[in-house]
Amino acid sequence: MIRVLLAEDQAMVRGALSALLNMESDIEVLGSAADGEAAWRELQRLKPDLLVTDIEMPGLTGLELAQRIQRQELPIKVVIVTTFARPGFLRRALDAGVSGYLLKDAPAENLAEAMRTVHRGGRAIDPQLALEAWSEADPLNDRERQVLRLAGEGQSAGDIATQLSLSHGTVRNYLSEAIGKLGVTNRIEAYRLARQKGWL
Amino acid sequence: MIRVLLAEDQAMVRGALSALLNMESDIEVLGSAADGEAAWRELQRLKPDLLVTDIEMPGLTGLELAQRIQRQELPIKVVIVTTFARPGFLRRALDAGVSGYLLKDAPAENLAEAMRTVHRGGRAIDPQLALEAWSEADPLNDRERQVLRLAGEGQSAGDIATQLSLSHGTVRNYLSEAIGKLGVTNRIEAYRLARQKGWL
DNA sequence: GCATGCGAGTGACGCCTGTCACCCGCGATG
DNA sequence: CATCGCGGGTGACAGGCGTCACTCGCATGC
Repeated sequence: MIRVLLAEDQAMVRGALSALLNMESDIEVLGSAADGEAAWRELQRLKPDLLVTDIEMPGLTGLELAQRIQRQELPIKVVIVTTFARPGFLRRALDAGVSGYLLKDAPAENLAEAMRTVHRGGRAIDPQLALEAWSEADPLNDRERQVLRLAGEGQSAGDIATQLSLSHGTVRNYLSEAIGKLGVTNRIEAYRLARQKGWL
Repeated sequence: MIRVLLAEDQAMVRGALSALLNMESDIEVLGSAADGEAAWRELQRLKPDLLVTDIEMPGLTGLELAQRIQRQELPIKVVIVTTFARPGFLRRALDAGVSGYLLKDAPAENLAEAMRTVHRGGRAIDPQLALEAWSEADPLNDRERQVLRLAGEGQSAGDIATQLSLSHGTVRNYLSEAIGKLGVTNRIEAYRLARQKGWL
């Protein structure tokens, strides 16, 4: 019997996944949580074998949850189920020691199957995503990432500068570098591309 | 017996919802589709009582599906189930004659209940969203919307001008108006705000 | 001890943006 | 008929953006 905790912020999807998993005779859904903090509490209370979690959740993300589990060396395997086919996310997930990474685009039957594989000690990584993950490295450094994130919210170089206690010109230099590295022509495209790749 | 067709692009969510609905004794899921065109074909083949559909799908969106059903006067009620709490979407949905509009944030039990209400001839609209929908009207006209969409992809005024066969300056005028109407300070914020409100 | 590299900053250049006042043609409305 | 209103355009201005060359200080590494 595989004992599972489910973390997913959209209630309807959470309920539906729960119904789906409860149809499997060898899987038992112990409970579910709507955000990262709740999941962390339930994790300690219910001590499941497996955590099935989304990435984007209020409070703590699924990736952060996985990191915590890894640091505290809890005997709980993690399977990520997410919308985002972003190579950067998968890489961070693997660094956080997760055993499974599926896309919500994959057929529903895959989920139970992946959970069994993981429970047996294996790994279940979406195949075409696994390829991409190691093909392209994130070219941005911390500053560039930071600046690009703020620029993507519509802030001007000046705004960003005050916020990061940098100079106006330096911010523009960072943005220029980021734009160059990504091979695009302006901050908007740079933001979109970086976001899509999961480099945020 | 309520005979249903399910349209949702994410396979895992589609499968899970299907499992959820099949647990209800008075609901029968006739089939499901992964994109708008497939849904339209299945609709004509299976002639369900009810279409449960997402909005954002490849090809035809859920809103466009609802419009088609309305125009062809098919005897099929529509329930929208979506992530997007955007007032503009709800308004367009109601214009397209849908009977239900739920958020994926709502509890899973609501779905079956809403479907029963709609099947009985009633309406099931997410309550707090219904309020917002009539509170704020979309201030943008067609040109402004068009220009803003392209600007959001990182295109410059010049690029947009050639694409729409307008002049460089006119594009900037439209953008300026849009920025003013939305009460923000640049195209990036304007794009984000308009998108978030569902005005696209 | 010197070179190398890196984070941060400066200043200047040209193009792009956002704003505004104003113009033109045309269809609707009185 | 006159006159609005409206879609589209022009030209100008200030300020923002993207680029580049160069500087400075400070930590590393031989």
